[in-house]
Amino acid sequence: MSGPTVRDVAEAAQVSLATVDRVLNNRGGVSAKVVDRVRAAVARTGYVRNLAAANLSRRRVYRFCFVVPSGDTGFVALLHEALAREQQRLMEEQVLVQVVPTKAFDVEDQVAALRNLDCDAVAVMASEAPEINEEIASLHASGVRVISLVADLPSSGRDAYVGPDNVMAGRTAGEFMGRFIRDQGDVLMIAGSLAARDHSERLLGFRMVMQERFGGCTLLPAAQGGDNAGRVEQIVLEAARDRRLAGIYAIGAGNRGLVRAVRTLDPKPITIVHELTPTSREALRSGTFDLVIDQDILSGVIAAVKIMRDLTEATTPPADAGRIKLNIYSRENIQ
Amino acid sequence: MSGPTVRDVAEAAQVSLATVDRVLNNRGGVSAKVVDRVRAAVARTGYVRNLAAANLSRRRVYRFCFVVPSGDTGFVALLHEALAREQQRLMEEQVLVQVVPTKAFDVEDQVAALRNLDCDAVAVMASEAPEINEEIASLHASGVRVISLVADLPSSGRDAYVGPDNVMAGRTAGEFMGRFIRDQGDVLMIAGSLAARDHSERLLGFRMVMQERFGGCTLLPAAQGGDNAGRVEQIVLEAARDRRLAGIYAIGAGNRGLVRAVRTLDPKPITIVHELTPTSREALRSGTFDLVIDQDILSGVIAAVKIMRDLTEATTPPADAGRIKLNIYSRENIQ
DNA sequence: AGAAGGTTGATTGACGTACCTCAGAATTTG
DNA sequence: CAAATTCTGAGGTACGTCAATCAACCTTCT
Repeated sequence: MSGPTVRDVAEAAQVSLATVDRVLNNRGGVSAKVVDRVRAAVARTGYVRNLAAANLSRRRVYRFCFVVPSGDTGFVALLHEALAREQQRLMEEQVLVQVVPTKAFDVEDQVAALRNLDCDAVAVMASEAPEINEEIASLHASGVRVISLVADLPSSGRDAYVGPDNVMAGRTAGEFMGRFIRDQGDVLMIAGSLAARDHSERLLGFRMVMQERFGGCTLLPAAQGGDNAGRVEQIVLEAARDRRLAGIYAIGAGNRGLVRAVRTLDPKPITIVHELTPTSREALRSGTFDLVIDQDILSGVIAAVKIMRDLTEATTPPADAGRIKLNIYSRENIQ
Repeated sequence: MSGPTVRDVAEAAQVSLATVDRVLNNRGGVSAKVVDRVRAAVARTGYVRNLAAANLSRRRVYRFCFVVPSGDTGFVALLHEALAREQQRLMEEQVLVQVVPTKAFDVEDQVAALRNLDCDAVAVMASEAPEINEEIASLHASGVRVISLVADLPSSGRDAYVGPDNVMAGRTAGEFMGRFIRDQGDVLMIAGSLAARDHSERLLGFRMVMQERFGGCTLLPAAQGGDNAGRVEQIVLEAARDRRLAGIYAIGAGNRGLVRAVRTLDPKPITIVHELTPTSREALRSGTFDLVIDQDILSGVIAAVKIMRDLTEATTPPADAGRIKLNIYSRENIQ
């Protein structure tokens, strides 16, 4: 009841199983004429190799690494949690996932982590730095497939990017910010680091929409909070000292500091942040945050593994496979 | 190189392969003591089932039916498309999916469709009617597992519900409606049919939020458009004749009529609808609609199949397996 | 003691592919 | 035309699991 097998192809091509096998796995020793006949039969019957059976037979085990910042709070914690959950499920499919934690914003540490990896493919979440790009390039040159996760590294020569469209994420934030702010006012934007591609792209998108469609708002210069709660809190309190903030767009992490700061402000600015974490969920519920734009990192991890498998099999993954969806949460639709 | 197999477990537990198999696939007929010993051996050896081998060997074929309204536009069209796409993928997992189209809102036709189904489990999308509930109960009595899809049928005795939390969907619509409407005004709500559980629940949630938090808005009596574009258009034009509409919440289908009507209104009311279809997508992009609340029906279909498989295997599916997420789309985050 | 029922072991044949060997056929080469 | 070479067929084993059968054992109860 499930598709045609090598047997059907052999029959259709009027050759033996051995010959079909030789053609399919290009073992050579088959005349050009017969190769064509087999290829035609494959096309005609619609045969597709049963990867599961193939891997079973050859005892292939995929070995993938995730090189991601460590951290026990916020988004990275969710990422590690998602990885841990998937790890179990993936073992059933003969996929071994190794997680290599790095220090966030520490280029040297991240480069070191990328060295001496022993696996078929790597997923990297890192900021943009020439050293990292170089290391990825050399990994790639040595036959390891590399994908960038969450934040893209386009000039590294990575094979694929798995993550959201961050410009779109910023534009979306901008749209809701503009609509939620009833009158005009000052809007504060806080990124973690502008060297992180995801942050700078979000900022770009946010700025575009605010300028195009909500000209009444004034954008303050973008601040960098280093994904650090204390710094973020300080930035907000400082900005609010001599002006009324109508809105705050927090692009990176450090939301616990943001919550503390916003709770001291009256009137409360419209506050839009990224990533649905326990902190942001609670802040949404209590009305401190107005909107959370989330990337479903579990689906990101799943997509990453799928793409890494495709890449190591040398089959081109579908074009939109790496694009993960943006989820928008307000206080009414968090579960 | 790949992990331990059943053989290793058998050896570790000092039992035969047959017994390990009996425990792993809970076939019964094993004493509690031995079950424990095998379980311990599984934990000790770190055995994980090889899914590829399992699927390869399994010859059980699951036969599932989807009894859903026919239609070549709007949400139901997306549903059929999702079913068609999944059907292909599922064949590889020995799942046969049969789609039985019914006439929307035609109780007699739907009851007839439910009769004489020959399968292991059924997913039903239908309005609430005593006849349908009865038919489902009798199906259930004859050993067929039944789940309700998109719209719940709680009093039918169905085994599970797969769909969004529609009260939450309505509350979410209410929240954004309240925030988007800058001044006070009249809000029109158009359902398809209040007999459809999803519609009445959305209405309930919307009303609750508007009354609780946005008292400035006046809710007009809920209209029923029968999921029909012409009727919906007529309802809007009529309501807008002698008053200014500040907002429209369209709960069901018929969005093409809504687009036509809203384009004639000035000032344009804030318009929030359900389901991301080609029509609503285009209306979002052009600014006719302000927000679309979408249930990702493909993930719904996937969840439905998974639950049906669990049910026919007599393993209880996880509690939240049937809950499908609500996606919120504005003009900036449609791809 | 004998029957009945519950438990366990031993064994077998799929599933679809990979990979190997050996023999025989077809073709080319000297 | 015989020898060397290339091509093709037939058949086997293995991968890890599922699913089934049959035989043997152990209790327990009458």
